[in-house]
Amino acid sequence: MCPKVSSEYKTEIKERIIQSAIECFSKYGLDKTTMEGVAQKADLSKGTLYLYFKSKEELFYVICDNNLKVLKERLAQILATTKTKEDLVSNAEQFYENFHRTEKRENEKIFCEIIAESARNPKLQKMLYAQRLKTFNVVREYLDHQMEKGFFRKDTDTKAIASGFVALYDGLIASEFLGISASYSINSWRSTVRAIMAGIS
Amino acid sequence: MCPKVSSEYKTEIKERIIQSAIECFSKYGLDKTTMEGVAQKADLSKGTLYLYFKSKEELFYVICDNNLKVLKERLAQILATTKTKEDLVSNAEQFYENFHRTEKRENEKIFCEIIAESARNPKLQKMLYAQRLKTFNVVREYLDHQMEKGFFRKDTDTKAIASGFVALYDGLIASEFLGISASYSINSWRSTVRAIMAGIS
Amino acid sequence: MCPKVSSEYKTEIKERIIQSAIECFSKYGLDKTTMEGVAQKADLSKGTLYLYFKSKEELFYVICDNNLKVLKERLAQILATTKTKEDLVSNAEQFYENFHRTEKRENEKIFCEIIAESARNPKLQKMLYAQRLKTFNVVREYLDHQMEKGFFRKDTDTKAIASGFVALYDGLIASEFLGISASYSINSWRSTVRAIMAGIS
Amino acid sequence: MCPKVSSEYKTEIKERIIQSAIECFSKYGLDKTTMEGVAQKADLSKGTLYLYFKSKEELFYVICDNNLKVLKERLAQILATTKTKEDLVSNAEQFYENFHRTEKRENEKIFCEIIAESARNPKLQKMLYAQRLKTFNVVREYLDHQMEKGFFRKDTDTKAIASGFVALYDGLIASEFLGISASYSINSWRSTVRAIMAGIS
DNA sequence: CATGAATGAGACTTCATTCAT
DNA sequence: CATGAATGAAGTCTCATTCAT
Repeated sequence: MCPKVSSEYKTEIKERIIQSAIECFSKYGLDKTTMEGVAQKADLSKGTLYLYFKSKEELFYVICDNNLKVLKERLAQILATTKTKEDLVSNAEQFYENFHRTEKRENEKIFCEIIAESARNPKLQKMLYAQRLKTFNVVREYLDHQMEKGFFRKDTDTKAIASGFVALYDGLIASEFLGISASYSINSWRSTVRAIMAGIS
Repeated sequence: MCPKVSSEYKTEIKERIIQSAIECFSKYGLDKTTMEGVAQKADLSKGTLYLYFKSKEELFYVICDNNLKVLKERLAQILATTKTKEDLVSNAEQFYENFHRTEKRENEKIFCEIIAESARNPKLQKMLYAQRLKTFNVVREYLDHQMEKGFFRKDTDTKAIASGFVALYDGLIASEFLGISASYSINSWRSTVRAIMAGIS
Repeated sequence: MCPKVSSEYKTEIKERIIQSAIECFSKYGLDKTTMEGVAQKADLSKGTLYLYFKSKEELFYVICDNNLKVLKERLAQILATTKTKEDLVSNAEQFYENFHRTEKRENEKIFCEIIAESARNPKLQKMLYAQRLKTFNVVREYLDHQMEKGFFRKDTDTKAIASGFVALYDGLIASEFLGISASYSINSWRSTVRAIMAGIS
Repeated sequence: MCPKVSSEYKTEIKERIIQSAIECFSKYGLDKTTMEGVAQKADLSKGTLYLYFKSKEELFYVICDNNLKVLKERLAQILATTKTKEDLVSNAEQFYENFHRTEKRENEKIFCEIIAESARNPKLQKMLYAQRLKTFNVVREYLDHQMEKGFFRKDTDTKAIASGFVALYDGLIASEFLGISASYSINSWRSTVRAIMAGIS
């Protein structure tokens, strides 16, 4: 039906380029990343990059997309199991460190780059907007689920709280980029989340 | 006694350059902003820029510094008056919209740029780190003050909650950059803050 | 075994750049030579120059180095054969014109540029210093050799005389740059050299 | 008859500019010297320079001219007294160090700059050419005078030897710029000059 | 398919010169 | 006369992209 082998090979090369590009973009930012640099880290030639991606911009978009999807998946995964209320609280409190730990450092750094870029790139912003709504929904559904179990008051605005959680997470990640220690952020997350949970119980 | 006129004049030009640069940096980002562009918007020649700032980098730093100081001042100002617990809660809930509204759009956009840049610029990171700690402290002192009034439980970790508030704020701002509506963010802030306040009361 | 073709090709381009640069540097001097100019004369683009040389400075250094080596080699070559004392005297007297004639005009002009530049460039000065000592030595060894043959008095300070010869040569070249005619310089060389040889015989 | 005071004042300013320019040109070369730099060292403003000299180039010419005249005068002075043949030889042998010592370092460095520049500046070359001939003549007349006293053979080509001396001097100065030690150069001068004198006696 | 040499647009920065005060 | 702020031409260097091999 289709040239499998060749296709697989191409996919592998593509993946190699993407990984290299992620590293570069996170380390140097969109503008200061050079195609030469990406090529070298991927052990390819500059020309080859253009066989797989039309331009530096496109490469960046693909990565953004990739990145966002992965984030959402991982989030859904981590939120999957909660049985008792104790589970809920401890899960929530530990979420930051859990999610953070399993996350590759590069992915978070590049996220920062992505947001900055999106502020002036409508196409990118659209993409991010869609993903952000999805992220909100994943969290919201989780909260709704817990509410149904009776862990939260019925009048809780889960939509608002969900985006609050996401924002809190992002804000703490940003803090870490500024040099705030991880333990500081973790503690902040725990206390704030505990307060929120207590407030809506 | 001192060259007032000349000095004032120079200050005015400097201010013009800074305003122009802020606009450019927010709109295009650090790298895609050109000195030519900044000069044009300031109605000056490229060369003149260099009479006032050593380089594009320095111009950026000065703006970062300016920006951070202004932010902190405005924060302190807004937190100044709280008498009753009702004040406290309504102040807190309305903080986001209040702070946000008075803030110039550019200043927030550039803040985004600043964080992204700081992730790979140690000098800038240091600056931001210092400022962030100060911001935390302003909020924390405010919380401590309210705690002493008996509005919060004595065992509240105000340090952690303070950075939680700041992170929440930043995260919501980021959301807005992605296209999330202001009303959505405001609502999210209100609900989350109300929950936190309830949780620590 | 090795990428001959590519290597040869690159060498050729490099050579083309160097030749162009020599012409430019001699004609306009280090500062007034532009990379654009060098590129055009070499029928290449500006960017290409930077594929072969890191900077204008480096290009200049490479040329200095090349130039000095070539000079020394040619000198050694020309001093190779002297059998009788008549040979010696006539060789010596004709040296200036011989060396001068075979030398490309540009190479001498650039030498002037090199010395001027070296007066304020320590790195360059070091390079020149080393080469100059080598040049002195080549001449000195030649003189020592003649002394052993008994053509000169045994108490001759060949080291001092050697550098005298070199200085005389350089000084006359300089004179020519100022517009003094070649025949004037040749005559001056002949008379002075004859006098020196007579003086140390 | 003329506005003396004002004139004197102007002359003083002019002199200050020239001195400053000499220092700058010797230290940095023609191109790398900035009018700003010259102005600062002269404790004047950039604009003032242009009240006294039409352009950077003109300033350089004036200095070249000054410099050459001074050189010739000092040479004539130093050659003024020679009575016995012993005087002659010892004067000649010590000439290099004498002339060198009384010479300001800057003046020699700038001489280097002047020659390099003249290689591509016809107007300057003309100036230098004229001066060089005058220098040759001063030395030649001196030699002729000594010849008449019977210190040299009658068939000596004093014209050629004179330019030989000058060239030797210049060449040794150039050597010093390359880092060759003064004592080395002095010794070289002595030996070579002694040889020449012996050769033509 | 892969390469990497070549291109050239475009960015930052400097500085001689002018001119209003 | 003196100043120094302003200008803008010009230079160095980088890098995304193309294309012949």
